Order: sequence, then C-alpha cells, then structure tokens
Amino acid sequence: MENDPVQAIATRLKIEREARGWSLAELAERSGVSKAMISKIERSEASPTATVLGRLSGAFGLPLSVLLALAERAQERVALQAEQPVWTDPETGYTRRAVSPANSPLEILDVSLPSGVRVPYPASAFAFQHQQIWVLAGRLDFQEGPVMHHLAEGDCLLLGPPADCVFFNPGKEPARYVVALTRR
Amino acid sequence: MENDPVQAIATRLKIEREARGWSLAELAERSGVSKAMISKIERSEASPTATVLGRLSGAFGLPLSVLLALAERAQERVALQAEQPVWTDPETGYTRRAVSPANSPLEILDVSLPSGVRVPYPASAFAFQHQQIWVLAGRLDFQEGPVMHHLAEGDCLLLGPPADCVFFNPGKEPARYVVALTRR
DNA sequence: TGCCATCGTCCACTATAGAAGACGATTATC
DNA sequence: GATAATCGTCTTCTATAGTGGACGATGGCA
Repeated sequence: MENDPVQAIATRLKIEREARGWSLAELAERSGVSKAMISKIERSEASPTATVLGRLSGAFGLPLSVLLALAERAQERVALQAEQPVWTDPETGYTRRAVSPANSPLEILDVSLPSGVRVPYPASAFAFQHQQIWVLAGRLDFQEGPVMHHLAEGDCLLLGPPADCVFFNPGKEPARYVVALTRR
Repeated sequence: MENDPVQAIATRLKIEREARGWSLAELAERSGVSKAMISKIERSEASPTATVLGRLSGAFGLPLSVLLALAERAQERVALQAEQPVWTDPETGYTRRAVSPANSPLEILDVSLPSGVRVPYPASAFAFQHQQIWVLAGRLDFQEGPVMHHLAEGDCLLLGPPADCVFFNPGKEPARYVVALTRR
C-alpha cells in the first residue's frame, strides 16, 4: 500500500511545463510558486503541499485530480478507456479525454465540443509543440491567428507557428475531434 | 485560477475515515501518518504534502487522483457522467464509478465485476454504515461472513452487521450492480 | 462512584517545504 | 569575441508540515 506520488508528480510536472514551452521562471510567475521550489519538485527533492499542487494545476488550467491521474499513469503502456482521465468544463460542457498513456512523446486527446460553444486557446500553450487536429464527427471552425479554417468530418489540420487560437462548433450536433501533439 | 484544495481535502478525508468507522488513531496506524497531523488536515489547519496524501489514499485503497476527484466535487449538486470518478483495478478489471455528487449523506456506486472475478471486502470497511446491493445485470454471489447469497438481475440485498465479505461473479457475462450506502 | 479505555485536540520540538536572491552555464545579439 | 539575456541549480533563511506525547472530555463497566 506504499504509494509515494512524489516521483510521478515530478516527471508529470516537467512534461506539462515543457509541453507549453514555459521556463521555470514563467511557470513560477503564472502559479505563484517560487522557481526554486518548482525545480526541487521536478527533481523529486521535495514533496509539495496540497496548496502548492493546487496552484500549479491551476496554472495549467487542469483540475488537480486530472493532473494526478496523468501522473499516476506514468509507467503504464496500455490505457483502458475507463482509466483515461476526463475533464469536463462545467460551464460549456466541453470534454477532453487523455487517451495516451502518459509520459509518451506523442499524446492523443479525444475532445468533444458541444454545439455553439467557443473555446479560446492562447498562443503560449502551443509553444514548442507540433500538433494536428482531426475531426471525427460534426463540424469545427478553427481560428488560427488571423486565419479561419472550416473543418468537417474527416478533415485534418496541421498547426503552424504559435498563434492565439479559437475552437468553435458552428453545427447543431456536438463536434468530436482528435488532437495529436508531440513536443519539440 | 486560485484553487486551494485544502478545504475540499479536509471534508473528504473526514468522510472517508468516518465511513469506515475508523478513529484518528486507527487511520494513523494504517497510513503511517500521525493522528495529530490527520486531525489538523481534517480541520484544514495544515496543507498536507504529496507524500502524506499518498499514504492516506493508500490506507483507503484509493488512487490519489480518485480521492482528489471526490474532494473536488464537494459542492456540486449535479454529477455529469463524464465527471464521475472511475477506478479500475488493473489486475481484475473490476470497475467502480462514484455516481453521487460527493458530500451527500447517501452515496451511490456503479460497479462492474468481470466474469469469474472475486473481490474480498474486510469487515472494517463496513463499520458504521448501512448499505444495500442491487444487481442491474448478470449474476452475483455475495458471501457475507458465513452466509452465501446468490443474487440475479433485479435482486437487492440489505447488508447485516459488519462481517468479512466477498463479491464473486459466477457468470460468463460481467456483473453490474449498484451499491448504495449511508453513514450512521 | 470510581476506574479504565478511547476519543479528538493541544503542546513542544524537529524536519522540511517554500521564498528570495546569488551563482555558473548556455545561448543570442551585436 | 565581449556583453547581455535567460536558463536551471544552489544557498540562506523563515514559515510551517509533521511527530510524539500530554491533556481534558466522553462513555461504558464493575
């Protein structure tokens, strides 16, 4: 029953930070946690308190339980559907499911966007990662900086250099799409 | 983005402990965390470290992420299916879904037990709670102390005084059943 | 009534989480 | 090739997490 999550949190924290292209200083500013402490946590030289974990997950825009669920799957090779962490935005109904076992250099997300919902995504979250969007069902209007892409079922878009983006579902049915990303 | 989980952890920890009828001293012994510290955490006078949270969730037999997911839903009244914490035992495929929004005096669990799987449950986990088992699909052999109950689809069993129990699915199909429990 | 046993909280002390800033290493810019 | 950012780690210090044990309250039980 011995279950120290310090190591798992360490590797996951580093992954989340680097996936966004953030330095220690930048994550420190966004989260309000000192960069010295973040450095220690990432090297598993400290056991963060619940308060600090809450600040860090908040900076990533993730509920703490989802961040930990991702951390716990660190060494798994197979991710059963029932074990995949799901996060639903209670306001919009936007749902994001982490399909890939964690710690893989390639991550797959299964996203469902309700009809009429609009989700912005800041450029800073895209830095240092290559990603593609593939629509499984419904329609998706994707604004990439000044450019607007109209995607329908089966379409796949490769994202360019980092820009502020917006996901929007113009249809009447929920849009379901895959986000696949790899880090630089 | 301010998201201090200390209060939510406090109430959830107390619920999990009391649902099992454990005193501070008993949880302290099972988890290896001092009872003084557990008392502080339950009164949200301390922010537990990841290490301590790992020991506590381990004592409850829950992954840390599930414990936190339950804590996060503290003040919700509606629990969307996608938000309900699910835990799957990787060895047996046993799946448990927490249906009720947390902090309610009545809790509903949606359990799926694969064919041929056997799950023991110690008497200590039952103390101070009243519970019923209702089979939705498949068959379930439920051993309650020395007594064996054979349940089929639609059957509902009211549990007696605390005893060591075993869930077993003798059928070829997965068994799906509801566990409803309330605290004393 | 008196005596244990057990409950949760409080106290004194130690270990460590966490903040602020210094430091060497690396890379970009001219 | 010198200067200046910026990176992550290390150092110092303070706040607090965490432990062991004492304490008053409560509840059987003789």
